[in-house]
Amino acid sequence: MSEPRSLHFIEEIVEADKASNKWGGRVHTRFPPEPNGYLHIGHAKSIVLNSTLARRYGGKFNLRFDDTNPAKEEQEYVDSIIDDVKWLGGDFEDRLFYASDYFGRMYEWAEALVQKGKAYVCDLNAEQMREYRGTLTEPGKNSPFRDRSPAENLDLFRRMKQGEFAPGSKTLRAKIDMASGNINLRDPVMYRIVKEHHHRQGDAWCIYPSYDWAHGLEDSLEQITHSICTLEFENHRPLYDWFLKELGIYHPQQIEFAKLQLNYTVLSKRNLLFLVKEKYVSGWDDPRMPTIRGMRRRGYTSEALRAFCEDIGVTKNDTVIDILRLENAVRDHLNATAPRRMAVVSPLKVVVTNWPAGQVEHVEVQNNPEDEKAGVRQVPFSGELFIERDDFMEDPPKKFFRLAPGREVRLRGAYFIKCESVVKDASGAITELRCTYDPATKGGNAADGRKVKGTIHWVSAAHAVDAEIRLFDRLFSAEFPGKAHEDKPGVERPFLLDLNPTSLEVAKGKVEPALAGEKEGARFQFERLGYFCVDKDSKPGALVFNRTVALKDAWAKEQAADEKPAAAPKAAAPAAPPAKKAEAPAGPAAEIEFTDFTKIALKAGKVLAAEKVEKADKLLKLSVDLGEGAPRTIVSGIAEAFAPESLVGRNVVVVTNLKPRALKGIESRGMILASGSGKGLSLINPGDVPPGTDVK
RNA sequence: UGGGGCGUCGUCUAAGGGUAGGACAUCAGACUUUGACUCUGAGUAUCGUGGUUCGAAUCCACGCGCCCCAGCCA
Repeated sequence: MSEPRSLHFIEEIVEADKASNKWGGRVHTRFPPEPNGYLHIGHAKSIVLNSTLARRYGGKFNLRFDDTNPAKEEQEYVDSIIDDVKWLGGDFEDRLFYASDYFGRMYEWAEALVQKGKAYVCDLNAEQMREYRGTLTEPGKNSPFRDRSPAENLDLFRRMKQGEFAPGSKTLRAKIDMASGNINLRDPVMYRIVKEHHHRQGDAWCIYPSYDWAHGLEDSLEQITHSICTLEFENHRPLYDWFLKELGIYHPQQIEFAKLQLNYTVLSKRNLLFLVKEKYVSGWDDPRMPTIRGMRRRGYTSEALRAFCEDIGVTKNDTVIDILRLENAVRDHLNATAPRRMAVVSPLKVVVTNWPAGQVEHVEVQNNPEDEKAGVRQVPFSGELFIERDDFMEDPPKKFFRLAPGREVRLRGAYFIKCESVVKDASGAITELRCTYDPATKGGNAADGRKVKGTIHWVSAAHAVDAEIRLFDRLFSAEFPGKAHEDKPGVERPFLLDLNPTSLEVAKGKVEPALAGEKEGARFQFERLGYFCVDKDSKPGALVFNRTVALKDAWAKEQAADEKPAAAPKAAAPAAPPAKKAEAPAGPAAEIEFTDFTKIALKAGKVLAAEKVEKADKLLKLSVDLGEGAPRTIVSGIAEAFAPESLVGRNVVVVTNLKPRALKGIESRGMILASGSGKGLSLINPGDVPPGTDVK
């Protein structure tokens, strides 16, 4: 649609090299992961960069495991990485390599440097070495072992390899310059003694090469032309070059680019590992994780990921990409390719009172308006339907286009219906809508040409299939997780404080029957809701769908905008929502945004019963009388502060106009107001007033 | 008081002496049997100060700001 994208700086280097025939016209790149964790979206950028460079310039791309540290590496990671790289379209053909396969040659080269007087065995321990290294502003001192003869060094180095010395007692170091301004050049370690089992080499080695020593050799052996790495290795390039030059061997060019950073997530292996180990997520493939595995399970396509990686560009600028760009990339691809279906996440029953009893009709609906070839399907229609709760309002604002008492809407592909009456239960909750349909609107067009403002989705009650629908949201509610809590005393992992308490909501929905037999990985657009895929937990008769990403929602945006000015006059906030939370981090409290406070309805309530919630040590399930006829069930994260018995009979303040929310499978209809946090929590007391009293 | 790198709309990213362009986001509108998609329009940017030049985001000088480096991790 626009002009061809201009070249990024690495492509310019490659083109210049091709033009000058620097590498004999070859382009050969590689992706060199350490198998110590799962791949994440940041790795995707590197994989896409390296592999497309090779493809675009007629070159080759290698996958190489940089497995030089047996203490951290595992076969499980190797397997997952291979699978993810392939899935992303990184085509390494038969070029799957392991640094550990080069250990023999690396060792020989090390001996050569020893003999040349460019490397020596050092007996300093880690702490001493640190002292000798100096600081950023002061030069280091030469090791007392720096001047050992080549013969002595060779002997000691061989004995290191034999396993004669204890781990940590000796290292082989390059003899460069202890006074260099670049600390990496202050006699860096080439080999350390490690007595651990290696996932491929077993116990064959007890000395292992360091990254700086090994990496250039690996690239050299594989005849890599452009060795692309991230910015933090820029300081290491002089060392990369030094080793290859001293050895006089094939010498690739190292080029550094800025790694991907994304807001509203964490991308460090350390933090991701922690989330998995401590069960904040269900595993590496939790759909909320920024891992390739997680995103795959969530329903992201590899095309979308590649498009995203291409779209964000390649530079040396240290930047943070807005996660909206990622979400945009999937929507883009799925909009073009995903078949449409109808599904109701939060069902509200509609009885069509003038529909002939027992009659079932099939209406024809397009599978994908973006793709004629996707064809059409027949969807059953009957006198009892489910529509989305959000698509009905008893007392709607002017701009609400959907169903309301006396209003008419179109049921997508079927008929116009008009809401005649609303049925409620004893507590005042809406249980059913009674509507009439207009037989002259079959297919969605009125014979008399009248228009309706809204079209909503629906399923036929008798034909709908139950499904668990997992609604994922961002894992973190702060743009830079942990940033606001960095200096708080006693906070070990600040990013945990920004975990989004509603990153997973599980809905019991109703989906159209065409979805019944779908298998893991199948992707759809649920009309007006978003893109969904069948989860691996899905079984015949027990469908499970993951929401990949919601559709853009102008109505939701408008509502949010309407609420803002009230509390935040200076809404000059940056692009992303600030998501400022109220001060109570426990449980549902964190769900309310500061800006919403002018709209919440507070009522006094009396606790009738309280009990602990299984498998949730912070949650209590309360039954609260709010003067509504029937008590409400409210789940509250106050178990650490209050024993259940102590709450019975107590007066509390309840936020009553929240969307019901499932917590550990219990639907919570409201929120108890508390202040403080953790065990220092105290409940707000409305005073001695009858349940149902408004609280100001 | 060390070494290395980077500064262009809100966010990414082009332009490498000659009209500061694009994408995402935002706002306004059109279209709509998805408040989606699509389309139209709008606003907002060259870190600062000097200098060279007819002309500087681009070249020079001096500042300023941010990132990385003191693992026997990668």
